Amino acid sequence: MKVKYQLIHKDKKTGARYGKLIFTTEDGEAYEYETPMFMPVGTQATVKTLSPEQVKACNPGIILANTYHLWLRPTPEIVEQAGGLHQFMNWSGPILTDSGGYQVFSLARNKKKDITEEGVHFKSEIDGRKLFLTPEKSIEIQNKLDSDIAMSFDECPPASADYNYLKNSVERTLRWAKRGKAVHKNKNQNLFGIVQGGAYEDLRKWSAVETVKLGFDGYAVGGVANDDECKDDMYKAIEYSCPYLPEDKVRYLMGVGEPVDLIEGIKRGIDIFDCVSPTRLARHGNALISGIRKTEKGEPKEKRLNLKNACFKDDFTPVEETCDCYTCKNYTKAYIHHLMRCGEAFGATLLSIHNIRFLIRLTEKMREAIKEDRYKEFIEEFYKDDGRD
RNA sequence: GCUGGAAUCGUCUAGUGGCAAUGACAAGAGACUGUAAAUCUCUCGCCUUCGGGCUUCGUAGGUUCGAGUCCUACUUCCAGCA
Repeated sequence: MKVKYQLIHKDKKTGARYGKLIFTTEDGEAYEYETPMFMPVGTQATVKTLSPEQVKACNPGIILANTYHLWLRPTPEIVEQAGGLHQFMNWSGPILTDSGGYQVFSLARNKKKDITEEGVHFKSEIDGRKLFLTPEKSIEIQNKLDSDIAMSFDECPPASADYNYLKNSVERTLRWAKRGKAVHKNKNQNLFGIVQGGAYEDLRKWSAVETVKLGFDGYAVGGVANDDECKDDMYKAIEYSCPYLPEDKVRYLMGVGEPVDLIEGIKRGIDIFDCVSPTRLARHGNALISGIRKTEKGEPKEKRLNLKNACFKDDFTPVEETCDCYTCKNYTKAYIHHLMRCGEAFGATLLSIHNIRFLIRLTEKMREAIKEDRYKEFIEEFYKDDGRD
């Protein structure tokens, strides 16, 4: 399915974008999804602990899967034999595959010599086998997976990387993007480019301008979800990148998805997000709830409930009274507390449903606000929300 | 009744002369951003001005500079024999 982004409305005060991603099949059938959008992550061709039906009930647009993981297991050939990723995992909606670029950061970190011009050397985490991933290989795998959106293979350096390292990294990512694009053969699949450059204005601008010159179906801002990243650097990265991206292409902020990040990203012109946080937090017993608290650094952050805490053992109210998710409509905190204490998988499922729905519901509210030119007021309300429904 | 063996933090457990004492579980809390994460970290005798102080290994004595560890008696439990 080829994708088109249609910018429908820009919030008058903030410039936040409301739009549509329109996927069109070869037969001319069109599927529309509104942006801003939050994409749940299903790295290994499954959103952890959820069935496709449960994911679908959260009303997402696109979901993610990962090239690196599916390359190792079950292999792209198996997915291809299954009839592609959609068939294989029984997901009829759009799928975006990450390129494995993030794994360059998370798996090959501190081993600079393993990142070469040609590609990246990995050691398989499964069987210790030596692996070599190149831009061409990543695209070839994604072609076989038959996702709707493939990502360019990029290097995702840590935020702590110095200017020179980042400069070289941006150059290399551009060359990799070009090489990937040259071998991209799947006519039904869209290819997105990725802007890198840390928190440096000149690098981000240069990366954005040059990536756009190569010509992609959409653009991502990458390298902002690394562990030593501070919020300011993330905001800078977006602000230094977005002005150089075309208005008529979708903008994807990679790996980011705390509620505050959605608010701030959208304000700066981002359309789509993905993040493991809602599902990971869920498996670790945490529920996202409305309301704002301050972190140790003094940064605003969403409130959460740790359902494993003893205080919930006899709390027979839902996670959030006002939430419309399956979990909140049918189960109590006491029950989820019990499941998490026992290590029952259903606890993780219930919290994953709530957390994913929480973020998607937030995007739904933001879309309405943008359409009505009251996104600025929405943000003000968001930050002063006391967390009580 | 006799002969062995055993009693250690809520539970199980390590520990054979230098020990506030091992590990697991349980419990209490925290972290988590393109998933090496249903994971990881911290606390878990009492007190603390974080230097340390105090009281602990069934009970009571004893040996020793020093005892959970060795000796004696007792209590309880387990196994085998009657």
